[in-house]
Amino acid sequence: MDYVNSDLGRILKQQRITVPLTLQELAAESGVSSSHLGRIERGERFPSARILRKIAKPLGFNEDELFTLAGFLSPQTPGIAEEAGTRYASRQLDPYVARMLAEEPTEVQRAVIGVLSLLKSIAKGMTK
Amino acid sequence: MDYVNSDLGRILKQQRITVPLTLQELAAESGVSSSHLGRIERGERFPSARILRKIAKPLGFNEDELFTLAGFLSPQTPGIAEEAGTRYASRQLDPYVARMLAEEPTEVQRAVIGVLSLLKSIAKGMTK
DNA sequence: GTTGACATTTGCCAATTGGCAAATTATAAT
DNA sequence: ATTATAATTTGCCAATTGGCAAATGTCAAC
Repeated sequence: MDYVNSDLGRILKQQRITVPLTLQELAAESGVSSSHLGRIERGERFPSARILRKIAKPLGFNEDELFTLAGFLSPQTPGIAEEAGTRYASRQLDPYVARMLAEEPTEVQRAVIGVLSLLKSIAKGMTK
Repeated sequence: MDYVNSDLGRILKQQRITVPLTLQELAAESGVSSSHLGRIERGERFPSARILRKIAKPLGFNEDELFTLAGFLSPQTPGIAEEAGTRYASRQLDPYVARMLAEEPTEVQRAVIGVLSLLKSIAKGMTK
């Protein structure tokens, strides 16, 4: 759960900065205290479903999406349609990742993949 | 919330009896303690999202359905989610990008968003 | 009536969440 | 450098959740 914990917090922080909102602004828009939001982002607390529901809209998430990210909903449940589309892939594509990338021009999307490939080849070198 | 509280508990109890399961059988199938399940049914406790997820399948609920009953998900979410999905898809995810990413574990997929954020903030610095 | 098996409820408490207020850090202006 | 303001973090604790073990209730057989 630690893995998911820090992952969710990081995603939430990234999204908050992307929107962009300060902790205080998000607190005001969501009705969740800024201290709690900060702790969630740092992985010191795990948000309950009620909190997730409150922060979904100000952060621009679908509730389903956020609940799945948090591990409250099974990944299969909301994205069945999308999964059917990506059935050819050996694995499934994270809906959050897909959504964020889809907002970018194709060349940016591919540039990101270029960076990933570069990182992978560096990582490959690190295993030797 | 008291109204919803006792309502949810009653619904859960009815469904458990309908299936039919004893508290102990449901506890065994769901991994949630029978005492907690009993308290939830009697409205003495409110189930967290994690508990709801565990009991959804043995009781024959859709997770979304149960989360909406509990008030964790907005009732409109499923329908709006599809519309919202359409609205946000002002751009397309490159099939190549989708394919490459789908081959990666979720951890790596999400790390890619970090890379994207980094690139965007670098670009932001370059325009000044 | 008693007994035994099964089912449910209760007592208790550890763990976790979530908010208030104070402390600390970061940032901009001078 | 200092100062003021904004943003974030920390200390603390009330409230809530969730499980273990014991107590109680229910039902069938005798």
